[in-house]
Amino acid sequence: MSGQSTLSPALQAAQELLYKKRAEARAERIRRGLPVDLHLQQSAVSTEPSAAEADLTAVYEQLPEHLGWGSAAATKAMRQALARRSGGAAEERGRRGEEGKRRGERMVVTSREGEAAAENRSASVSLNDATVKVYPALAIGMLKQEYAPQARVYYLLRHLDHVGQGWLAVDDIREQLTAQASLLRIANRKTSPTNAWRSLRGILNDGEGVFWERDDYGRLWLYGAAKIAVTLACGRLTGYPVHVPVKQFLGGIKRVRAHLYATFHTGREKDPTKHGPAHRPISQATLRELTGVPEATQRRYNKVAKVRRYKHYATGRKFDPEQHKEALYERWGNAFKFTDYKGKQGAVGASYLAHRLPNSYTTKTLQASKGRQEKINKHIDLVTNVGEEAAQAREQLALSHKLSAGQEMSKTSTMTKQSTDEGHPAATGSKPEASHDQNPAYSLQLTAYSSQSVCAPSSLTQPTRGNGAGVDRLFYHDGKQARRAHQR
DNA sequence: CAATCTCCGTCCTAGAGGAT
DNA sequence: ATCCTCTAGGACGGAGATTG
Repeated sequence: MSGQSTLSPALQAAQELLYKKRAEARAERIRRGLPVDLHLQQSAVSTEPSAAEADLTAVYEQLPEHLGWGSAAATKAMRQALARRSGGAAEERGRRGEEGKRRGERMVVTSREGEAAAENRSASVSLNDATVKVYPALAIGMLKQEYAPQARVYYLLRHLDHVGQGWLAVDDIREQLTAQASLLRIANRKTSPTNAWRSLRGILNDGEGVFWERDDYGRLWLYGAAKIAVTLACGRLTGYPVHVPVKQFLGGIKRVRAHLYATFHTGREKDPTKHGPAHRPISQATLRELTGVPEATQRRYNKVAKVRRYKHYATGRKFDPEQHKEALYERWGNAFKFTDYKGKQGAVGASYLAHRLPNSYTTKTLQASKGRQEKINKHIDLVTNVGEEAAQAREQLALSHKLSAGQEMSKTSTMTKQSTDEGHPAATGSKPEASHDQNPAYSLQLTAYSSQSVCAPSSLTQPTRGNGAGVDRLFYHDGKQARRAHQR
C-alpha cells in the first residue's frame, strides 16, 4: 500500500502552479461576485442572500433547464444548488426549521449533531435503491492489489458526494462511516466509534495517492476513475460499468470483495439480441488468470454475491464411434456420447457427439451505460501510451484485430478445426459472440469458442446423469439449430 | 500488544461415463 | 481400477484484521 512520499521537484512545481491558479481563480470569483470557500462557511451564514447573490440567482433561474456551464459535473452541482436555493430550500426550511438557515452553506453531508441524523433519515429512504457506478476493470484491479477496504470507502464516498463536487470533509466522512447511528457505518455494530475511526484512518492512509488525497483544509479529494485506473495499472476499461447497490458495500469485507468480483461477470458483455443476459462460458482457470481470484474463492464469492452459474454443453454431429475416438484424441478431450432420449434434437434415442463447456455466469446487478468510459480510456491511453511507439503499437493492434476477426469468421463456419492452447479469447482479445439459447448462431460459435481452449479440451461428461443432472442450460448444435433441452 | 475473529489459499474428495 | 476434465464443497492452517 502506498503511503505519503516525498514530492519530486517536478511535482512540487506542478503543485505550486496549481495553488497559483487556484488563487487566481478565487480572485476572479470574488471579482465576479461568485461564492468562494463554501467549505469553510460552516458557521452561521446570513439567512438572506446578498444583493449580488440575489441578482445572480435571478439570472440562473431565468436560464432554460438544458443550459449547462460547459461541464456536466458543474452543471449538476449548479442545478442542485439552485434547486436548494429556491423551492427545495424553502420546503426544507419549513420541514427542518433551523436546518433551513444553512441553505447553500455546504454541499456535502454535514457532521453536525441532529443534522447527520436528518441526513441519515433521508438516506434511509434512498439507501435501498442507491447504487454507485463501478467499472469492472477497476474493481478487479482493486481486488488484485488488495485495496478492497479502500474500494469500499471510495465507493461509499462517491455515494456521499451526490453533488459530484469531488471532495468531502474528513470530519463528515468520519461521522458517516463510523458513527454508531450512521446507516453508512462500515464497522461492526459492536465496534466502538473510536476503534472504527482508528480502522478508517488506516484505510484512508493506505488509499492516499491511489483513491484520494487530503488537503490542508481537512478535505478529502476523490480521484476519478481514469487516475485510479492508471495508478492501479489495470489498463483500459472494458465491458460495461455496473450499478452496484450501495448496501453491498456495508457488510463484511468478504461481501465487498465478492461484489467487486461479481462486477466482472455483470459487465462482461451485453447480449446483442437484447433478450437476456449474455452467456459466454468461461472456465474457473481463466477467471483466475483474469481476476486473480482462485477457484475456491470464486465459488465463495459467487455464493455471497448471488452470482448464478449456468452449465453448458455443446453437441456436434450424430454419434459415431470412429468420430468419437477422433474427437477424444484430436479435438475435444471431454467428448462424450449424448443420447437424446426426449427427441429434442431429432429422432428419439438418437446419439450425438457432445462435450462440456465451462460455466457461464450472470448476476442480477444491472449494467450501466458506458457514459464517459471512452474519455476515461483516452486519458488512460494518454498517460500510459505516449509517443510514436505507442501509436505504432496501436496500429499493429488494430491490424491484428482485423486479422483475427477474419480468422474468427472462418473458425465459426467450420466448427472445431483445431484444439489449441492459444489462451483464452478474453485474455487474447478475440471475443466469442455473446449468446442466447434461442439464437441459432450461438451453439455454432460456442463450439468454435471452446475449440480455442476457453475450456481446455477435456473430460467425458454425461449430461443426462451425474454432473449433467443439475444442468441449467443445455445447448445442442447440429449445424442449423440450437435449442434448450430438458433432462430425461 | 496479545487474544480473538475473519478471510482465504490449498488440498482433498466426489460426480459423470467411456477408454485403457 | 484408474484416468480424463470441470465443478462443487468441506476441512484445515496460516495470514491478516479487529478488538480491548
